[in-house]
Amino acid sequence: MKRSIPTKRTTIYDLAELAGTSASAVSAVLSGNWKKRRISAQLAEKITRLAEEQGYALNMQASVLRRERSKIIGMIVPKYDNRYFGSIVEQFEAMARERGLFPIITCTRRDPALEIEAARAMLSYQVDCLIATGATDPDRIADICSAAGVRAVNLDLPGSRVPSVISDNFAGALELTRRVLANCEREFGEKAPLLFVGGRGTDHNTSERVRGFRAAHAEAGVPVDETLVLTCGYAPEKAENAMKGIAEKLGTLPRGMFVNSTISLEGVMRWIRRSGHYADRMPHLGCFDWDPFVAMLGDHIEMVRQDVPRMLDAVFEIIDSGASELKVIQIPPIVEQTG
Amino acid sequence: MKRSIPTKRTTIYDLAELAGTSASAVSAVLSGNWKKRRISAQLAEKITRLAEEQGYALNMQASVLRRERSKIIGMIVPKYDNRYFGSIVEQFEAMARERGLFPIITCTRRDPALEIEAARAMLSYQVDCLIATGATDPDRIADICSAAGVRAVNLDLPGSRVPSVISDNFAGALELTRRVLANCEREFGEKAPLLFVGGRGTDHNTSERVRGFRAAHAEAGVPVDETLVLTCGYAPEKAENAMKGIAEKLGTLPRGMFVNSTISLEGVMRWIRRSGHYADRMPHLGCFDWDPFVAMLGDHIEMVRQDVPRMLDAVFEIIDSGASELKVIQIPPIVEQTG
DNA sequence: CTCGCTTGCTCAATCGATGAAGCAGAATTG
DNA sequence: CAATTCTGCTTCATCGATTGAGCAAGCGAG
Repeated sequence: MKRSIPTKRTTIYDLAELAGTSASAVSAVLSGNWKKRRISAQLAEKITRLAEEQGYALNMQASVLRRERSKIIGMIVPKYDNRYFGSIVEQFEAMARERGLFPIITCTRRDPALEIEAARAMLSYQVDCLIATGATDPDRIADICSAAGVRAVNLDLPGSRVPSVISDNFAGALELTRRVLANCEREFGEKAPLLFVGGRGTDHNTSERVRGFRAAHAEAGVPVDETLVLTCGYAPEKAENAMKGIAEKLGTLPRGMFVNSTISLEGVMRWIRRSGHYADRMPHLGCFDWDPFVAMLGDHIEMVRQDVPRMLDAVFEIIDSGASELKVIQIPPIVEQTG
Repeated sequence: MKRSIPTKRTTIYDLAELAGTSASAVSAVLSGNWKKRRISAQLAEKITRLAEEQGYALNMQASVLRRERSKIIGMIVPKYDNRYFGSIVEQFEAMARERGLFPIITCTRRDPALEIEAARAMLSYQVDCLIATGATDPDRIADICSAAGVRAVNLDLPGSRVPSVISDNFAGALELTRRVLANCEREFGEKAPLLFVGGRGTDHNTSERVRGFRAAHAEAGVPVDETLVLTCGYAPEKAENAMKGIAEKLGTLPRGMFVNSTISLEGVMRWIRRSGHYADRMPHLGCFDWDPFVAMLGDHIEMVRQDVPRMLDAVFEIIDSGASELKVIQIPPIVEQTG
């Protein structure tokens, strides 16, 4: 068995020795500001070549330690199990790299304690900036960051301490509810209140969506049935149980519903298939979220898709401009075409 | 407007001054080995309290620079847009944290150049270990790591330089193809060759799955139609175009098909809905991958789900044990129950 | 009272990169 | 020709944490 030689990594000192020069010359050349430091093109080329040959790699820990800015940008995100957060993370990484920043991401599984721990860990790694996505307690995170002198931005859920970028939940929910109500009326000839399932009653997004849900009912002259507003949490099991509970309680179910995320929809659909409650006819659904396969599930589902590119543009504009006015930027979501 | 004071972060020197002691005592206490360093419980408590009060946070860059191991573990992953990679990343993070490691993840969007760049960036950040998930050129990454004396493991796609953990693609594809063939025979009363769509012909997984696909055909006494093996890439658009191409060429399409991932399935389904080619009857599908909403798409779809928990257990067993024997561990995927 | 051991700390070097300050020698200016 | 400027480097302190080595005080044994 081959012993893994603890290959001493090449440093600028090794290169300096090989090039017969000083470490600071090497540093100047490799960090690209050799013109400013008045190193000759000849020496610069020699050092560059040697670095290449020796497979030199900068030690970021040393570099960051010395510099004032780390150029590391952190993001915490609740889950990776849906297209919304997946695209947020993927685009965040790409945009960070475009700007010469190194992105680090942590998934906190909606666990408040883990969120705090993750934020602290990122601060320990000297992030220049932290984006709290869908955090349960964004203000707590903002406080921790501000104590360390680190900028923070909220994404998806707003906070009151730092700028926030969120979807326009009210407008999205209003339009989505309108459509579902209209679909129900078209099919069944009468207007009836919808069921609302999923989300946390305490979070801003859910309450704004409920507000949109109510507004659309009011507009249509349909009274909201308060017992049909089930903000039971996002997890599929919770949505499934909520469906079970309400079905047992009422013995029957409304012909239309508003589901607060694809994750909740997973539970709702599971229940629909298992219970046989809607065996004859699919209910009209509206989902505040988007997934390509959900879109294929049938023509009884309307979706609203959050505009991730525009949301992240707004986030990076705040970061790039250094703005720290306390504002909440609302990005209109996209109403998907059905069929 | 409030000026953001560049809050000088508290260091062990600040705490030492406050406690009337030395930085090395503070370091010993806060790093937990004060018993070994013979610091009195009294002083330890005082320092701990002060650290708390001052909101002290360890500077990891300095700490890592000094230590020999960074306790940072890296992973590169192709995409975040499906449940498979999403759960890999989520569980990887959790398992890393359990072990006191700090996970950093980069998504490379199947771009070979970005893979290399990302690997180098991770080495610059002194990762102790790098996991290359679904890399297009795992051996290249392994070489870069070995030059830096860093351990590497391949996940999802195998390489020849470091240990690999992958699904048992042959067995999974064999069983999946069997089922689709059987479903077709049941419905149409005759055995006919299936269509294979998605994946890269050059990658190990795809070629193993094609081998399983062939083996199942051979078993059933059905000749494989070579013009129906379309390893066109994973992207939805590529799968959609492949479908379009083959439909135009043949004028008709087989009643059953093997789709190489949910991502490819997205394109296939799109085509099916748009073309109306299967308007009368859904084809029997087998998908080498899993997604909850695909599972609800109908009873014409069989799925094979890769066993992420077991795969990651294997990865961390390799890492924890320090094993570096050159082996490929194959984890049997799970055949999902239909309906 | 002295020797040796334990206790409880401090000192100083170190990790690798960075950049302000400085210093020779060459080139230009008055 | 002396004075100044420019060129092309080198020296050294620094970032914050870690750790081997060392030192002083206290204590018990002989």
